[in-house]
Amino acid sequence: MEKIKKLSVKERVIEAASRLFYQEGYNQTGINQIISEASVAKASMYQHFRSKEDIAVAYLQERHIRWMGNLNHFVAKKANGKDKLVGSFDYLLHWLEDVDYRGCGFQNIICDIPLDHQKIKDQVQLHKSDLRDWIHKLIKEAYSIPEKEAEALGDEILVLQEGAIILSQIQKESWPISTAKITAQKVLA
Amino acid sequence: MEKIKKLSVKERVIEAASRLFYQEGYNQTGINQIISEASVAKASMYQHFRSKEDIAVAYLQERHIRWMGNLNHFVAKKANGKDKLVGSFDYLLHWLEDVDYRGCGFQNIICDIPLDHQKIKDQVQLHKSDLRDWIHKLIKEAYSIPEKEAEALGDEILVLQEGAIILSQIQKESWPISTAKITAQKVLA
Amino acid sequence: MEKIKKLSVKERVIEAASRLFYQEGYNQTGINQIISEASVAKASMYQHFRSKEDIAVAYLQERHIRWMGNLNHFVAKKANGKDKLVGSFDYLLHWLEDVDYRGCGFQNIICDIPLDHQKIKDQVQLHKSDLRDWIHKLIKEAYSIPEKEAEALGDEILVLQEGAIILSQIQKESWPISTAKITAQKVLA
Amino acid sequence: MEKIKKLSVKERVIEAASRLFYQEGYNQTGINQIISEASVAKASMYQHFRSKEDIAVAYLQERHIRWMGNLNHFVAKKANGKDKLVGSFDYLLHWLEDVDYRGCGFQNIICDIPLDHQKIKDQVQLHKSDLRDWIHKLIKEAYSIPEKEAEALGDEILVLQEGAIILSQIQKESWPISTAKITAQKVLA
DNA sequence: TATGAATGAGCATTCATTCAT
DNA sequence: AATGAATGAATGCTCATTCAT
Repeated sequence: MEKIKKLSVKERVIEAASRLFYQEGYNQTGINQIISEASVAKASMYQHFRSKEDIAVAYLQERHIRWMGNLNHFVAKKANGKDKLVGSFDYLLHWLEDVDYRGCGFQNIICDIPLDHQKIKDQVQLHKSDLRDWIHKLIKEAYSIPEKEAEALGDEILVLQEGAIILSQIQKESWPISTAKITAQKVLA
Repeated sequence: MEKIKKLSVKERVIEAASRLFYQEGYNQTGINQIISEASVAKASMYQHFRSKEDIAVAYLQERHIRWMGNLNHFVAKKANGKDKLVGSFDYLLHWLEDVDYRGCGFQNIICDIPLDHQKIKDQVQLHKSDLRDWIHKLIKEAYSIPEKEAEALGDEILVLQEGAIILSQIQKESWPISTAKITAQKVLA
Repeated sequence: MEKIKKLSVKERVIEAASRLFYQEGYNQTGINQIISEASVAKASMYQHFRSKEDIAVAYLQERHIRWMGNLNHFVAKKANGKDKLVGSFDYLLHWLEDVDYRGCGFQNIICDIPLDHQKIKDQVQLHKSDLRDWIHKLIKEAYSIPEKEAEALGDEILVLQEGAIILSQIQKESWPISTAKITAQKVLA
Repeated sequence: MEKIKKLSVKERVIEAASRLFYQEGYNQTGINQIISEASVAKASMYQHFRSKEDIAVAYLQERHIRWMGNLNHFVAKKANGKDKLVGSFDYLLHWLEDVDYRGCGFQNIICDIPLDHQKIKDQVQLHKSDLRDWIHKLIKEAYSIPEKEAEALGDEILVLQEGAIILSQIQKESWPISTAKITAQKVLA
């Protein structure tokens, strides 16, 4: 007999907020929408989260785990670090085809938040740093070059990924990702 | 004797809104802030702009002209198309050092606006399209390659620029731009 | 050769305001709508009318003339006073079928205006008084009864007309007018 | 010891709005006036009412109950249906003498509301339909005539009431009601 | 722990009117 | 006589947050 676990208030809030923050935007999403979709009383929510910003932080933490997991899973079958890195652009293309694609949730949220929302900014930086480390690690595994060089090479890949995502979101087309993949192949050659 | 031209309501509103929308963000900026900084009565403002969205459109139009102008001016002394393109990354570095640097105003505004603000989305797309055309034109001048190839090459440069900007904004560091410049030099070689 | 007389500012304002005040209501109609539809500059309009209330007064004056004229014309062919009075309910039925029918413009405007708009109230009272006089006159012509009795009888007709109009407007049906006509026939018998 | 029940936000809002909507008019009454007189915070009010229109609907519902109750109470002592119907005009006369008399709140509100305020229009129609049913019922009790005839007769009474109310409001005199009563007595004879 | 009710500050927008030319 | 530009006050409504139970 399978146990049906009822989601906790915290989980339901994060789930609803994740969907809304990503799909509609942080500023476009009101607290009332979140509690309504989460079926949670307002004061209950505020017992688990000090503020809207804190909900966003939880959303970003959860999204980070999930996104990195998806990426890893997508390139898992690739033979080596180089193929994994090239494959990461295929992952972006795959992701782009989601009906719910709205670009990078981390990029999006940082573009228009109150100046003092430092916790959100930190979370976004953390995500990009982790992604950067992930890239660096793969480069180091695949290339027998000095660490500094490897990291510089990895940074190129990261910049290409970021540019591909933001531009595909703006133009609502996929060519920026294909283009970035080509450049990545050149520099990884 | 020089004539001091008093700025019109429209000009003052655009000036104030430009500063605020860019520095603080579209959602963080209220109409009251704009009219207060522009020293304009609310109804006067609404005689010139139908809505907040329309002010943003005017801001983006003006910013587009200015930004492209600055870019052109910055790389004007460069001898050829290739140097101008590489120089465009130096322009980004130069721009980054502005005390007021907050990344790309066009990227920023598109990340969190109401779903129905199509005029703003159009303006952002227009800006990136114009920048893309600018790059394509330089490539075609500098390289004797088929048009298709030239445009594909130019797209690589555009993606690098976008990635450099968004990542430098997130990490509040300049290395993404230096990195993008290096990649650009590789693909333009 | 026919002379084309260009309408004056005053005439155009009254024409536009008449349409708008009657169709949409006094409060639902803004000064900007009026000047826009009249193709008149705002300050030009204010040179002819001190205030919105004054435009309404002009509208009511013009409407009074026109409405009484239409009523008179409609019952003109009737042989005698009694038939004219009964015919006045047929006029209401005819009027009700106008695509633009919105009830009595005089009743409507008095129901929701600022408490101090006395000039409008006066104009409405004047209209109903004139209509009352019109009815009284017909009764006196048709019935050889003392003046007091004639006027009392006429007042019954007026009350029936007013009730027929307001109720047909509320219920968006014509039966209140037919009903009022039946009562009128009874009391005029 | 009697318990003093503090009025709820909803009750205070309806109370204030009822006074203001009826006395000053729907358009003349602002949300700020309502919350000020109700001593309620704006957001508290909007937690109970979606919109100004919804407040008006609540006001009309409450007024309907009260008005019909008063009417019923006023004519309760009358021996039969006919006397009750004639007595309803005495009720109008009695009501007219209120210091706060401003005519029929239902007629008034329908004369100048935004075109899309359907809920208000529905409420007004409902009130008049209920009043019509009330009259029909009394007629059927008092007269041994076919149902159709009874209803037609009742409609005559309703038209007379409506005309009496609107005309007394316009002319600020009581004769329209006395006149309507006379006509009613004729048709009910 | 959970919650329904309440809130002050702010939102974008529209109003009828007046000023300067 | 005509007008484009400007305005203060008010509009209806929403925000994230806190209180009282």
